[in-house]
Amino acid sequence: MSSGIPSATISRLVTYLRILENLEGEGISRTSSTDLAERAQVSAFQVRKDLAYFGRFGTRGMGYTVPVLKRELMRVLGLTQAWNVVILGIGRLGEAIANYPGASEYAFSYVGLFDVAEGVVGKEVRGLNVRHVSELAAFATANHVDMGFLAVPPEKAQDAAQMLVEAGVKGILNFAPVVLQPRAVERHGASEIAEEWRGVIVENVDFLAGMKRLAFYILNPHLRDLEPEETA
Amino acid sequence: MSSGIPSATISRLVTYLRILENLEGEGISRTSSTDLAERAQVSAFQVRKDLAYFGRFGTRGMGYTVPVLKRELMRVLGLTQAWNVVILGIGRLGEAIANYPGASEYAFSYVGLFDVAEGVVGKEVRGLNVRHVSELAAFATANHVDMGFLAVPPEKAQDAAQMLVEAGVKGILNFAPVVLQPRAVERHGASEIAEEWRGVIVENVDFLAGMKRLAFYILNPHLRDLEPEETA
DNA sequence: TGCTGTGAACAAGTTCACAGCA
DNA sequence: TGCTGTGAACTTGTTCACAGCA
Repeated sequence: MSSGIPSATISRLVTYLRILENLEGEGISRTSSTDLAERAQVSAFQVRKDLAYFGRFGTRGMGYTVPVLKRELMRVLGLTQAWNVVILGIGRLGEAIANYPGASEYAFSYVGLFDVAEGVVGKEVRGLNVRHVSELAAFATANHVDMGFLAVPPEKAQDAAQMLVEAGVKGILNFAPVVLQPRAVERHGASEIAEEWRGVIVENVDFLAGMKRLAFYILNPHLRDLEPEETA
Repeated sequence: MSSGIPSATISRLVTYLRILENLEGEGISRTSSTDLAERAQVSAFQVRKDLAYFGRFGTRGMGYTVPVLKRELMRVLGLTQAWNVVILGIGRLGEAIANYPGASEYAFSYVGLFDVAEGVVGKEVRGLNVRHVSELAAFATANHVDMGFLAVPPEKAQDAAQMLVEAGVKGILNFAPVVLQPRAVERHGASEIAEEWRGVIVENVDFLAGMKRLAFYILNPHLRDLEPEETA
């Protein structure tokens, strides 16, 4: 609902931005909706419509200038400012996330890593000492934290999310295969959204779900949206 | 397009299935569209509509029987059969995926792990010896492989995907922050879809994109779909 | 002339109201 | 009576045709 920018558009903008970075890396300075469309595997109409929600970034007859469009998309997506991130759950997955190259591009930076396990707390990961989650609240008071990544086991995800929210994060990237409830655990069942959850954004990254969708579409390929036949 | 089952419905079915497993684990044997809706954070209309695409699984006036609906959803999603999976790229992320609990639920099983790096090939991960990718084609001839997980660095993703497709996989779960092109690399630019790519399903799991979407929605919370106010 | 930007047509997906059955 | 199942209304998102400017 609301002011009407499709969430699919946001996902596509992220893709366009990545393509622009690659083009820039290859030293290509101009592109077009047709070119972007092919690289992003969408239609050129879609590219132009997506961009039009946010402004006029091209030149009629000429196309787009790579660095200009890149800068504009970074601005639109909020990637020109600093983002402080904590990770909860430094198991194999949390560690892989912390070390994944590209995450620290733009101004994302990991400022704190938290876990509960004996062998993990105190360990050094990507130049940070893993702290015990009991320190999270104090840490968040002392340091500005914008978002939290949740990489704990599924059964602990709701509690851990609650801690993040109480620590004041504005967004959660949830890797656990769980639908987070915007309310404290004890209050589960009450249909009220807990006050501390108001305005908190949750984005899910769920590979087990992806794996199951993949199984479904392998068995039912005709139900998969075909790729656009023409890129004009 | 096509026969008209929204892809969002498939994602939600995966969620419903997970909820049913949890309910079963708690010993709860009956549920309703309202209950499922609350746990899945969607509307009850949506739950009923999603299920109705595939059959009639409930009892009017009574709701759904947990084990029955669970079994039906597993059948619908294709999770009652065996799926042989290979992973390409056994870095930190690939290893985390291989070891993630829950992946081997249902009949998903990792049958082969592949990499190119010296220190990685030969290593034992989850009871499997990591092989060199040069063995992939022969491996796929000798063993039935249904899907491949792609956890290689972005710049190698397209080539690696091509190998998977040539090895005959029917689906790719792509963890690399790259839009895979359904064509061989040398042929990039030709708008023809390469023959070997016909019918191959690609599903993306892209946490860097999720992180950027999160940044956007933190700055523009009003553009985020609000949660359904009522669950009736 | 060429490619962007955009209002209008269309298609897809969601919400709803209620019919139908235990 | 209660909760599912579903056609119809509606809303959202995509496609299109073309106007508009370098």
